[in-house]
Order: sequence, then C-alpha cells, then structure tokens
Amino acid sequence: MEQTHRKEACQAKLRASRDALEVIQGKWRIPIIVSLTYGNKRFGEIKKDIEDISPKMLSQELKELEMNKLISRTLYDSMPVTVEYALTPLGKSLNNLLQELLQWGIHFRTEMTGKERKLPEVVEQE
Amino acid sequence: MEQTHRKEACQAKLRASRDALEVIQGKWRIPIIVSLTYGNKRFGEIKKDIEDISPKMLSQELKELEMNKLISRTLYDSMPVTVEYALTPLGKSLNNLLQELLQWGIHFRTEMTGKERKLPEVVEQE
DNA sequence: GTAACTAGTTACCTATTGGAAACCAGTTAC
DNA sequence: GTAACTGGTTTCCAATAGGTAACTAGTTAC
Repeated sequence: MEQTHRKEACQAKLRASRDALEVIQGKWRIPIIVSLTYGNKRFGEIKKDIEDISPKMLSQELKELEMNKLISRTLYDSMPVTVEYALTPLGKSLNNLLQELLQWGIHFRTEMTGKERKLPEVVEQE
Repeated sequence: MEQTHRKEACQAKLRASRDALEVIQGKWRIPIIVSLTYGNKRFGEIKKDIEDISPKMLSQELKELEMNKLISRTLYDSMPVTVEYALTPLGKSLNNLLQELLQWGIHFRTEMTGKERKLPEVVEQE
C-alpha cells in the first residue's frame, strides 16, 4: 500500500521532471532566460550578455523558446529594424526555479572549490 | 551606475546558471536523482523506475553523478552482488531546485494542454 | 562607392548524446 | 549441464547539439 503510493508519486515526479526538461534543456536556454530577467533585450544585447554564443544558436534557441511561449518577439519598424525579446508570463513563472538553480550553482561551486579539494579525476574507492 | 550593477549581477547569474547546468544537464541526470529521492536504490531498481533508459546510459550517468559527488555507490558483498546508490548531502541539497522544477513542469503542462490533465504520453497537438 | 549598424541565415563539419543488441562474470536453483 | 538473477560492459551505429565562417538585406554615415 505504502509502496504503491511511493511508486506512483515517484512516477508522477519523473513525468513532471521530463516535461520541464524538454523545454528548458540545453546549453543556452536557461542563460537566455536569465539574460531576459534583466529587462527586455534586442538580439545583439543578448548576444553581448552571453559572450560565447553564436548567432546561429541564439537565433535557433530564441525560436524554440518563442514556440514554447516562454518569450515574445516584437519587431519595431525603426530606422535600423530592431527586434525586442521579452519574457512572457509563462517565462516569468520560471522565476522561482531560476532562483533555486542559481543558488545551487553557487553552492556547488563553493563545495567543489572550497572544501576537500581533490584532483578532478581521482575518486578514491574500493 | 545602476546599469553597471545590473550588468554585473546579470553576469554573475549567468556564471552561476552555467555552473549548475554543467552538472545536472542532460536527459537522464535529473530523473535519476528524482528516483533516488524515493530512497536508496539498486541499479535494476532505478532502471525499472525510468523505463526507457538503457543500461549503458544509466551506468554512464551514475558514474558522472558519482564523480560530481551527488550520489554515492556502495557495494554489498551479498550472494548475488548488490550495489546501492544513494544521494549524498550535496545531492540532497538539490531538493528545493527539484521541487521547483517539478512544480513548473506540471504548471507548463497545464498551460499547454489547456488547463486539463491528460494521459501521460498522448499530448494532443497540431 | 565603402564601412558599419541592425538581425539574422546558410552550409558544412565535429562532437556529444543516445540507442540496440550482444556479451561478461559470479551465484543460485533445477 | 541450463536458466535466471545480480550489475553492469562493449561495440557499432544514428540522431542531435553545437561550432565556424561566410553570407544576406536594409539603412545610415562618410
């Protein structure tokens, strides 16, 4: 009985985690979203924030994020055409998740560089 | 001045996000960790939880997670040799992040399917 | 004319990820 | 002996992710 509940709860969480991962996975999507939490930005501005992203990947990932309704794309018919990217409400709903991710990233780095610093490859065992 | 602070804060967050992503990225690592939040498990038990993972990928990702000290591997010298995987304190420190990820995964699915829970695999679209 | 700015696109290539199937080794049961 | 259980490894292949560099197109400035 208890086992069955645990099993079902575990399966439900596995499904939820994979749903979320499908959308935010990859090297660039989270960084793009982080960049946009600091205000609406143009293509070139995001590119400047994330120094090592290529225009190809930025373009590709912006499209994916737009398709999944996490960001919006607005074209302004100004003299040199400008395009503004912004987080949608759904994109903004990632806020708590991002907070935890960033916090954990910092935590992980301190754990790895601070305490018991060992050689990267050598894991003592057996 | 204010711009400079924003810029610096944004860069710091970008670094933190990429630190975190490096460790937990990929199709299988989060699911493996989710599985282990439901108790220490053996190789075959994790494999049963995550139905579509191949032994090759499971083995490979368990090694990666162990190298990054998110999980521990204990060998028991029982009759048929058993191996137990468990979350380390560092692995358990992912708890809040996981909570938010799962919650967002559910939120995203309801948003996309029209506020209605549907069958796990079949997502109607197009 | 050229150069530089806007925002991308395209083609080509490599590297990583992931999957299928077979295999290995030790132990227990029959 | 064979089969089945434990926990993997190995090989070979396909698909995807990602990188580099060149190119497009419209406008402004010189």
